[in-house]
Amino acid sequence: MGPTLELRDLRHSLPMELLRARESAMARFRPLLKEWGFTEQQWRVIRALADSEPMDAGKLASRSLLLAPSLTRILRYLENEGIVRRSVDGGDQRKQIVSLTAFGRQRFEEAAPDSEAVYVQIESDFGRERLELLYRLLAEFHTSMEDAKPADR
Amino acid sequence: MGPTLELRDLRHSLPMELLRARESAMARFRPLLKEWGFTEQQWRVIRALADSEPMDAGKLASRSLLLAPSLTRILRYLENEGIVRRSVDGGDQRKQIVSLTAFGRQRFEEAAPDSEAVYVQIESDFGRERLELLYRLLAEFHTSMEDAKPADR
DNA sequence: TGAAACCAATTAACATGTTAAGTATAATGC
DNA sequence: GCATTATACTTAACATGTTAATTGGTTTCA
Repeated sequence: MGPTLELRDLRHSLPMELLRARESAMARFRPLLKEWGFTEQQWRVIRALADSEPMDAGKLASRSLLLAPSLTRILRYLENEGIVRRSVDGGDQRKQIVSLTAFGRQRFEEAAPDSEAVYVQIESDFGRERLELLYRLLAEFHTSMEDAKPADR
Repeated sequence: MGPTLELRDLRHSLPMELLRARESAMARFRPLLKEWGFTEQQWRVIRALADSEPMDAGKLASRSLLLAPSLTRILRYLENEGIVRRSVDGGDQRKQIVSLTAFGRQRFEEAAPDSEAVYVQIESDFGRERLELLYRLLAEFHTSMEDAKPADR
């Protein structure tokens, strides 16, 4: 007896396929993260800060793809560890300006080469051309979903 | 002043791009899930069970992309709700055989058409051709990562 | 102005992600 | 046979995901 109702086969569930692909990529990074003592999300925050100037928590959340409550907890931890610093925005006292400390930047710079090496390995295993195509498709997909949001009309 | 050390731009971090794409797809499903009263993960479990015969927890975990501890909690909840049933495998008493109850199947069948409609809409927004290409690339990426695991050699 | 609406971040509550340790059963090898 | 090892699932502990409510600051506009 097969299923009573035919639903799209699980192998064609896009959210799951995106998750599966992400997991197989993250498997390459997890050993390193463990070695450095950061979680994946903490590392995203550190990278976002190392990548550019100090920024408010809202911008940081969107750049590191974290929801505000998660970011709140992560920043509390990272501040305790002496990796980031928080200060109130002069112009708008609701905003928290977050920046890397010197120690935070040092930790980042220690870990970054290993991280880059993993990307290079992934590129080499999958192929640069295909990887570029995948990046492009993912970006287009994101745009496509954003442009056609029924709820926003 | 730019960053001290040049790391791959965040826009070229594959795990993050996969996450972003996944989020933009999930945004289409979340209102429905909320309406049905299921979490994303609970729905994955239900779908996996509705898709085929009862199976042991290990197989169910891998099909729904959940780690064993998460599945344990989810099954405890779904069992309490009367949606799934657990029984020990006759041949191997370590294994739990999980199946949908009649009520569970009913809940699934109520929700499935809405879910399918979202997939159809996504396909229409993004384009069938591109979607097929994306599926193929994701599958190839997964294979590529699995085949070249340094740790397994 | 000053109340109402709005906005940024936090807190709360509960579900899941993740790793390590624990428990019970099965398979293996001597 | 029986100790060893492996397997399937659970439990534990802590971090994050997710939604709703809250707090404090800002903007709008009558």
